[in-house]
Amino acid sequence: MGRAPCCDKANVKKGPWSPEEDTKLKEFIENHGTGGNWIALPHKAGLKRCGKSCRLRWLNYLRPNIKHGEFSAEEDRIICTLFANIGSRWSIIAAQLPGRTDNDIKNYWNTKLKKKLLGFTSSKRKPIQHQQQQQEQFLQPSFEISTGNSTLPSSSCQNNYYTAAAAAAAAAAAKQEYQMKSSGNFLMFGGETSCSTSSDGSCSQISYDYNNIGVLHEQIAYEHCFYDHKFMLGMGGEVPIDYGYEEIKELLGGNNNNTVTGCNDNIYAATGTTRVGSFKVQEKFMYYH
DNA sequence: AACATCCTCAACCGCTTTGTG
DNA sequence: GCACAAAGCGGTTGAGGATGT
Repeated sequence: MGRAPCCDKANVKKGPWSPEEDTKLKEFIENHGTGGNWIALPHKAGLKRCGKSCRLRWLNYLRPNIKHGEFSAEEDRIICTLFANIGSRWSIIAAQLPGRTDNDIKNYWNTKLKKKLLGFTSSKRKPIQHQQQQQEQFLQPSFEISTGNSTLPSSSCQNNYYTAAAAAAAAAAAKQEYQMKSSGNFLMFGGETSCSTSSDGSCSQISYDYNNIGVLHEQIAYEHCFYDHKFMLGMGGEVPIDYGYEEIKELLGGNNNNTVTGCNDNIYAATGTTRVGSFKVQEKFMYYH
């Protein structure tokens, strides 16, 4: 026996809300509150709607201080940073953006931001110019290549952090996209569960699921480990590969517990991937080189 | 102008989590 | 600790509008 339905489906209205229904719901909640019971609310408010539907309509549309319209660049960056770190936990992301709903952010991510970060559009339409500029600005490294022990001014560090967040979000999006299409896995450079990077950024522990290796059509390599001001984020880069576990293990001299260790340059050489960028961690900030 | 295709976003569905007795 | 109900959440759908051919 399945779960009992939350309401009598035969006697509830579905589909778009009319202005009259909106008014009824808004006025009822403003005068009486939700009473902590969404199931009973539609009946009390004189609405032929499911309680879940009322809740959604209120939270996503009628609630005061809801922000509609374009997302700012700052909001984009916050979404990217959080997506890179926690994935599609939309409610948590929404909690960091006052006035935005989880549904809004989810829609925005799936329809626009992801494509913007991945740098492509499946559309036959020409990209809108300001969107193109935003994308270029967003993904452009905002600083010169740095080496050795040189330091960067804090404003650059802040920019670097955002660039790293964008790259991390793009990597997460690319991985999601790729996995959706192929159910293949990625070689991970210091992923969430094992980020072990040497002080100069040249060496990482890598872990990878050898049960499900995929072949990639476009080789992308991201490697990033960065700090924010509160805690270190062990965000790993992912390199889609066409090598089997045994081959990788042999090339890198790993062990048998699903984890292999090696210097990044060896990994690049072994897997034939391209080094498109890496982040060095020094003190509280990271560099891009 | 007509049709096809794509994009957006509100709303729904069903699973998971939380609260209560 | 268990069972049940309600709320919360994330994935998916589909109507309607925009754009391309």
